[in-house]
Amino acid sequence: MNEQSCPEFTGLELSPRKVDYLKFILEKGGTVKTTEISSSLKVDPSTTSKTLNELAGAGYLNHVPYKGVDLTELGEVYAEFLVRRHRILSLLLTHYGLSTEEACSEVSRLEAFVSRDAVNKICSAMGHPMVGVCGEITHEKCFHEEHHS
Amino acid sequence: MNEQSCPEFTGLELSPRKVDYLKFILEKGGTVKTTEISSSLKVDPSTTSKTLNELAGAGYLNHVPYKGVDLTELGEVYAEFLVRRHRILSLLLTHYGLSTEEACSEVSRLEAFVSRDAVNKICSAMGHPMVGVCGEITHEKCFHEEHHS
DNA sequence: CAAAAATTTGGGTATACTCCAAAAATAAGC
DNA sequence: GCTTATTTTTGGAGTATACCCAAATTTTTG
Repeated sequence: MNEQSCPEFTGLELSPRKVDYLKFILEKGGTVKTTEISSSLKVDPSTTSKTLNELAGAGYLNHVPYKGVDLTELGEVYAEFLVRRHRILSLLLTHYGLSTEEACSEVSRLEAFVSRDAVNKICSAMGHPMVGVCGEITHEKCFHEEHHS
Repeated sequence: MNEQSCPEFTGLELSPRKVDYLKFILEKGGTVKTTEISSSLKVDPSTTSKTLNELAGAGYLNHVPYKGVDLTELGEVYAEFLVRRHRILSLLLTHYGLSTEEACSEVSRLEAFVSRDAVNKICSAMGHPMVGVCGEITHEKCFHEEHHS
C-alpha cells in the first residue's frame, strides 16, 4: 500500500482559467471553435486564441489554426480528471449545507488548487459516488488507482 | 432565516499570500517585525515590507515604519476568520482520509478561495467543532451569525 | 469572388508575487 | 556618543496569469 498512486500528474499543473478551458472543451466534445469557448467563458476571442495556443504547446490540445481544437490523449485524460474533481468536490460541499449552485461556484473558485491525491482520497472515502450534483461522475482512473498493485 | 449572514466581508478579499501574512501576524501576536515574517514565509524582507504596506493601506495592519506591524481591529477580526477557515477546512479534509499534514498543506493552497458563507455553513454542519487538527477553533463570529435575528 | 465572419497577432494594461541593490533608520558595541 | 552592524525600506526589474483592443489574416458565404 501507499504506492503514491500513479504519478503522471499532480492535478496542479494548470492555472484556474486553463482548467475552465479544458473542462469546457471536454464537455462540448469533438472539435471546438474559438468563438464557442469565448462566448461560454465570456472572454475576448483573442484571449481564447492565445490560451488555446498555450494549452496546445503544453500537449493538452491539437490546434489547427482557424479550424479549432480538440483534446489530445493527454488532454482527454486530464480533462476527465478535471471534471471528476469538480464534481467530487461539489458533491462534497453539498453534504455541508451548500446548495448545488453554491457548491459549484465555490468549487469553481478553488478546484485548480486541489491535488489529485486529495481528490482520490476524498473519492474513496465517499465510496466512489456515481452521481454528482452537476453531472455523472466517472471513475476510470480512480478505480484503477485503487485496485492495481 | 437567510439574512445572508453579516455582510462585513466575503472572505475573498485577500490574495493567497496576504492570507499567509495575516495568519502569521495573528498567531505570532503583538507587534511583529519584518524579519520574523520574512523568515517564516521564506521571502525577501523587501517583499515583506511591501506586502505589509499594502495590508496597512487596506486597513488590516498598523505599520510603524522600521518598528513593526500589529493588527487593526478589522485585521484582528479578519485574521481570526482566516485562522478559523484554515482549521475548519483542514479538519474537514481529515474526515476524508487525508493526514493532518496533507490536509493542512492542501488547505493552504486553496483556502483563500473559500467564501465566508461556505465556511459558516460547513462549520454549522460539523456542529461547530472546538478542536481542529492544527489548533483550537474559535467560534465567536460563527455563533453570532447563527443566533442573532 | 467580394464582402462578412471568425481567428490570430501585436501591443498594452493590471494584479500578484518575487528578488536584488542601494538608501535610510534603528540598534549595538566600545 | 559615535561608529559599525543590523534591520527595514525604496527603487528598479522580472515572471506568470489573465485580460482587452485594433489590425492583419484566413475562412466562409452570398
